[in-house]
Amino acid sequence: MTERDPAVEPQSLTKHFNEALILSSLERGPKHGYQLALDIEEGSGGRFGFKHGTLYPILHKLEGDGLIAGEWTDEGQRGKRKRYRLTQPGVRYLEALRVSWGTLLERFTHLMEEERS
Amino acid sequence: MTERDPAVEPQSLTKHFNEALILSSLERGPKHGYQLALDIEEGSGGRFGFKHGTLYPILHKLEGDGLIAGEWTDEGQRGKRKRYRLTQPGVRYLEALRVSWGTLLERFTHLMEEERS
DNA sequence: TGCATCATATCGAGCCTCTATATATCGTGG
DNA sequence: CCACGATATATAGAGGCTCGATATGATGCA
Repeated sequence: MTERDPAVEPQSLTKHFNEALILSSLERGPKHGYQLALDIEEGSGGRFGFKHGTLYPILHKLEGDGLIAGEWTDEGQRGKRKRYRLTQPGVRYLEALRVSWGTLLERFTHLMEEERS
Repeated sequence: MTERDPAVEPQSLTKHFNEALILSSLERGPKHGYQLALDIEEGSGGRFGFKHGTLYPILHKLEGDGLIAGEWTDEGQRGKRKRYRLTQPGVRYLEALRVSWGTLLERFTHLMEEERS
């Protein structure tokens, strides 16, 4: 249960970007990993896709940190799936993430469009 | 002169973020590396800071790709500085970067705030 | 003379994503 | 009936990029 910092900083953009997408998707309803990847890929019009080698390690970490909870559903002969849902700490973390992203992007876009003085 | 892709993608956020800050600052006027770091740090209210071990390698790459041009100014006994300015390809690259950031952030914020269906 | 600041540079460590590979089931087409 | 693609999860190794540490050297101030 590593202490996880929701502060979005320049050097952690990709990581927090991926977390935000995953947690936001789970906020819309619990789903398993493969489904999650499809959801984000479709929802973004094919722009944001998760490679499996990227997604599963992230899910394991989020689970290890208690932000999401995975439950194996043994669906008989249709194999096993791990259904993830957002936990209460996860909900709070996601809210903090949104705020942090907001302030960072505000400063970024401002700096990027600044006029020549 | 590696072919540089201005397409901002989830896995290259930090890199393109840093490039955007640097090129935007140079668009406001030529300056040398140390000055650049101070400019961005001040302009962002201390939020976006460049470590020297990060900044100089990036500048070297941007210069190698022809997006910025460095010129050593030997200021007598006050030491040597390398003054960077934006080149024409750099101006075009920065414009493409802005567009790419815009579309990515649009989709990202949309996905992140999507309501439960 | 010593210290902080200015100024540039590079190397190794560490983190994170990607590619490739492995395993297993299911449905479909040849 | 078998091969293949899609569904589904998992991990190890490679590579890229930032960070911390370290080095060099000049200037100005106490």
